[in-house]
Amino acid sequence: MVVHGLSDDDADRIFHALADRTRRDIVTRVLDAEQSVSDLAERYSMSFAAVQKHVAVLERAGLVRKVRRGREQIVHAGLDVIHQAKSLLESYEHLWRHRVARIDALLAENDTTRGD
Amino acid sequence: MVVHGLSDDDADRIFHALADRTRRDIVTRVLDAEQSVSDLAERYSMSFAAVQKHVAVLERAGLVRKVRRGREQIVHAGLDVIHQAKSLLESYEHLWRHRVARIDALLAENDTTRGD
DNA sequence: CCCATGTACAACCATCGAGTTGTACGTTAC
DNA sequence: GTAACGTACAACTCGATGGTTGTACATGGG
Repeated sequence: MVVHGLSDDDADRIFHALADRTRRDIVTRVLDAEQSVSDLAERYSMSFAAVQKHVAVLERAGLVRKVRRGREQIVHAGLDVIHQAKSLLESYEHLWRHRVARIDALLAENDTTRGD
Repeated sequence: MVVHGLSDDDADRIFHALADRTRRDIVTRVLDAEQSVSDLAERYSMSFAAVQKHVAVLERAGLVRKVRRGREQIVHAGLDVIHQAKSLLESYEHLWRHRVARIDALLAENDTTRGD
């Protein structure tokens, strides 16, 4: 039944990771082009270690992956997880639609039963 | 250009609100059927005040709205905001597609310029 | 009117999260 | 080999968060 395939823990990690503008910005940057951690760090007015931590949070959520290339660590986007998160929100919208449908059915039934 | 229409602050609040399983559960419940705050509070093994706080976090994010009915406060879903959040993630996927398209174009150009 | 109900809010506590600095380690270039 | 680069990680500070309890207030029913 769960189309998005996310556990509560998964969703916790994903939404928590997305709940920070720096991390969202990192996601957009690596979606646009893979970059090393230091490439990313240069862009923000905070320490390298801070950016490193942000990447780690994103990585734990599966939103990015790191791959060694020489002495650099290349960060690229975890598109599948982004898609899963989107699917979760989509399932919320579907929940709503089903509810509306149920109410419609109820009203229709009332109409027929009242039917005088 | 920003189709989802969310500021950084909006997105911070929305994703932070969604980053808690109790709050996500509340969202699904009120999507299924509007409920009073005490209706909701009965469902969880935590104090009324705690649930009240969770609802407040969701409300600040626009994910739910509260409407007085008698002495009860009825919680119902903020469908529009859920949709906006979904759109933001969708825009991430689009970013990816554009990048892929750009790379494809680059490769194609290389093919023609090399052209033997 | 009075009491139970439903809510609001403040104060408090423990934990977590974001940031810092400092140190250590592997890799590349010279 | 050694110096510079890129990264990893620990220790620390401090504010935010999730939970609690207690009190106050408005509303509806008998």
